Formats: sequence, structure tokens, C-alpha cells
Amino acid sequence: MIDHRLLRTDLAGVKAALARRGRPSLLAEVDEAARLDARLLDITARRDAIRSRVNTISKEVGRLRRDGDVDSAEVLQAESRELGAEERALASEHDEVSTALRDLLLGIPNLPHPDAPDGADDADNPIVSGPIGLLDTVPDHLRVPHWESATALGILDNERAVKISGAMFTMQRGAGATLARALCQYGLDLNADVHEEVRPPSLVSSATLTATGQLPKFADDAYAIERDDLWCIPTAEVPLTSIYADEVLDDTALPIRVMAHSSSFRREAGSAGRDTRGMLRAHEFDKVEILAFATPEQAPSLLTDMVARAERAIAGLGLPYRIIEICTGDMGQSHHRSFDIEVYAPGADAWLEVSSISWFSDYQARRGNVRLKRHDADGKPVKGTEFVHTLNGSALAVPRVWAAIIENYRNVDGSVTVPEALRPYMRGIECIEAPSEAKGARP
RNA sequence: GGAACGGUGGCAGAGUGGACGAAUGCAGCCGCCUUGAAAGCGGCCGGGCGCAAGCCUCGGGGGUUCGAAUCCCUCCCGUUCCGCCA
Repeated sequence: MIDHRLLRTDLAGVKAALARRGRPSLLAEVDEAARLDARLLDITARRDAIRSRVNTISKEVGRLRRDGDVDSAEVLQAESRELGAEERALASEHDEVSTALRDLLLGIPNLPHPDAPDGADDADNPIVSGPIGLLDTVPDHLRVPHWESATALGILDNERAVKISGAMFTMQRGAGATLARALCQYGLDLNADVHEEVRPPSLVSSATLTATGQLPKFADDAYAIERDDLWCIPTAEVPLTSIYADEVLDDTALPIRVMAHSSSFRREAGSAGRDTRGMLRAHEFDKVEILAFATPEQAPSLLTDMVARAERAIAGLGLPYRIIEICTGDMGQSHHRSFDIEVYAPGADAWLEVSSISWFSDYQARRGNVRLKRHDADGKPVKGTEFVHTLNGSALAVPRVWAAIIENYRNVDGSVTVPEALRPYMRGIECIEAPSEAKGARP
């Protein structure tokens, strides 16, 4: 959520920032929110004045009754009773307006960072680095999409995945499954220097899914387990962001950096049939996520560091890649500033988005109520709290990196060489060979 | 899933309708004492919103009442026992 106080102090600034997202209807929502906020302020003042009076009377009644002055007490009680009706009316109006304001605010996206590039959609996302490692001419043996080559190698068995679970589920087998797990290990080991490893729950409450921004607006994108009012996490970002929900963190403890390997579940409601071949888009996939809780001052350099970490993972695998920045029109709802890493897959002849690193300013922290306590130079706590900044990104998302490896490391004979960086995790497999009768190919 | 008992400040723990935003202890902060420290003594000491007045906050929500930490309803969470299970 954006700070509703900005609606009072800088409405024009909020609207100017949100206008850059290119959704005109948003501005009307902001105006409506400002109107509700002003009304709420007025109702609250009137309600509190009555409460104050009732509180005073109640204390007085207590005193009078102790002194045995029942008659005076009864007079005051009668007055208080009348105030009670008025208070109830104002209180329920307050609740209505406050709920309406919150609902509206929950749907209003974050303000883009001033340096985020303007643009209407993904075609406007500028390339900020690369392409790096791209061949001038791609040899023919790399021009085989992984859904063909991996299936032929017996390491991708989507036909049976679909039988088991339905469309858009994948299954890796043998060296393919080992490769997928190796990528996770690799991603974790690469970031263990500054991150605490966490194994969070995969099912979360509605409140948790609201904090990161998926609810209420994007409920259709997530799998719901209605009977138990739980949701399957679409990314480890969701549970990790809520680790410190409703807590106050010391500025001296920041940044707090965590990483997690988890499954990610996505209904892909709007994208059925698009990019669904092979490992490009699936309902369930594995990913290593990195996340930071930071002061506003620490956030920019952390963003840079996290992009560098995601880049290091891809570069370390020897894959051709480029880094793009997300323009204001293409940004996710919660994002303040965002970068993607794309890997080139020669078989599919496509740039695959394999990592997305974002700074959320205090947008998620306000929704999840993760606060920050500052201390002055003498180490004394400063009065009041503010919301922390959150940042997160995929350190390594398995499926598309897996696909890119299969396509970029394909040899002329159809086998796939395992990148050096993954060898320690591959149980000695250096090259994924085609199955043969002699080796006992799977049926 | 069933039963019993619980949920109060950073922690421990009193408080069963009014003098309670909350005893007491520990921790923390300031001062005295001391060469320094400990001990001792005196004082301060939860948080949110708000310019302020003030409002809110004893797990969450609702109710009763002039007035609720306290009574009622409900939900959540915890502990123990039973059941089930990895």
C-alpha cells in the first residue's frame, strides 16, 4: 500500500507518479481515496471527541458512586447513554469508510521510482546490460528446442506429467531431475555468503498473501485451498516477506537478508497456451529466492547487489544473457523499481526471463506491517517507527535456466554437456547422453 | 479430530466491573556512592495515530454496561492428555 498520508500532503505528486504507469482509471481511484481519507479524518475527530466525553463521564460516575452520590451519577449516566447512540453511529460510519479506503488502497499500485524508465509495455523495457556471451552465428545443432532434445534424452517426461496432473505440469527424470536440483544447490551456495537459508511454509494464509500484493486483486493467479483457507505460494517471496509481519526491526539489525529454495505454484490464469512448451511456463516450478529487509537508505545499493548476484548465477553457467530494466507501464503492482535477466535459448530462439529483481519501497511492509525502529548516534531509540523497505529477486529460477542449458550446451551428437559450475552437484555426470538399449532406456 | 487449562508491557508475573495503561520482580536508562566496577540508594521506564487536545492498545472480532484486562459470545494461537501420523 502507498502511504495514505501522501494523499493529504502531496496528492498531485502521487497522481503524477502513478500517471507514469499509463492507467488513466488509476487517477480517479486516487482522487476517490483522497476523498475517503479526508472524510475519515473528519469522522474520526468527531467520534474521538464523543469518546473523550464518555470516558470523562464514566470516571466521574465512578467517583460519585464511591462517594454515595447516586442521584448525580444517574444524571451523568443518562447523558452518557445519549452520547452512546451518537458514538455508535459515528463508529460504524468510521468502520465503513475505513474499510472502503483500505480496499481501494490495496488495489492502488506502488509509485514508480523517479529513475524507472517511462514506457507503455514490455517492448519499451530498455536493455541496460548485454547481450553478453551471445554467439554471432548459432550452429545448427543448437537450433533444437529443449522440449524435443530433452524428451529424446529421456530427461523430460511432460507427457506423463500431464497424465498425472494435467496441462502445464512438467516432470524431469534421471539426469534431468538431478540437473534441476543441482541448479537449486548452486543458487543457494552462491548466495550463502550473506543470506540466511530459510525453508518456509509452502501454504500460507490470506493475510500473508495480501502482504506481498497478490491479494485481493490477483486472487485468480494463485491456487486456493478453500477448505482450510490457505493458498499455495506463487513464490518464496510470499512467506519470506511475512517473516517479520507485525514486528518492529531495529535499524541496527538491518539489512536482514534471507534466501529460500521452494516450489512455486501459479495458475497462469491469463496465459494458458502461451509459451507453454517444455519448461517455459508451468503451474509448478522450483526457484531460489533472495530477499532483503532494509532501511530506505540501504535499499538502492542492495538492489544493485541483488541484480549482480542474479547475473553472477547466470554468467557462472556460461549462458548468453542480457539485463533489462522494467519500464513504468510494465511494472508489477508492488514494484518501485525492477530489473529482469533474460537468457537466450537458441533452440526456442527466444529470450527467456529467468530472473526478476525488485525494490518494493515500503509498499509490502505497510501491507504486512513490518516496521523499523531507528536509533540516533548515541544508540538511543528515536521516537516512532517507520516501515522497512523490502527487496527480492530470483537468485535462480530452475525451469527456464534448465531449458537454456539443454539448448545452449547441446552437442552435435545430441548429448548435453553439464556446465562446469554444476558438476559438484551432479553425482559425477559430466554429459547427459542419449539413452540406449544397452543402458536400459526407460519405457 | 476430542478434552482440559491458558494468552496481560522486552521477559517473568499480579490483577474477576470504577483510584488500572496496568502491582511486583528482572532487564534497560539517568543520578548518588566508588580510583573503577559490583552491590546499595534515589529517580525514569510499553506502544500506535495525532501539531495538539485527545483517541486507541491486556491474542483478534462482536456483545452487555454510564464504565470492561475483568462478565458473555465467537474465532485464532499455545500447553498438556487422548486419537492419528512422518
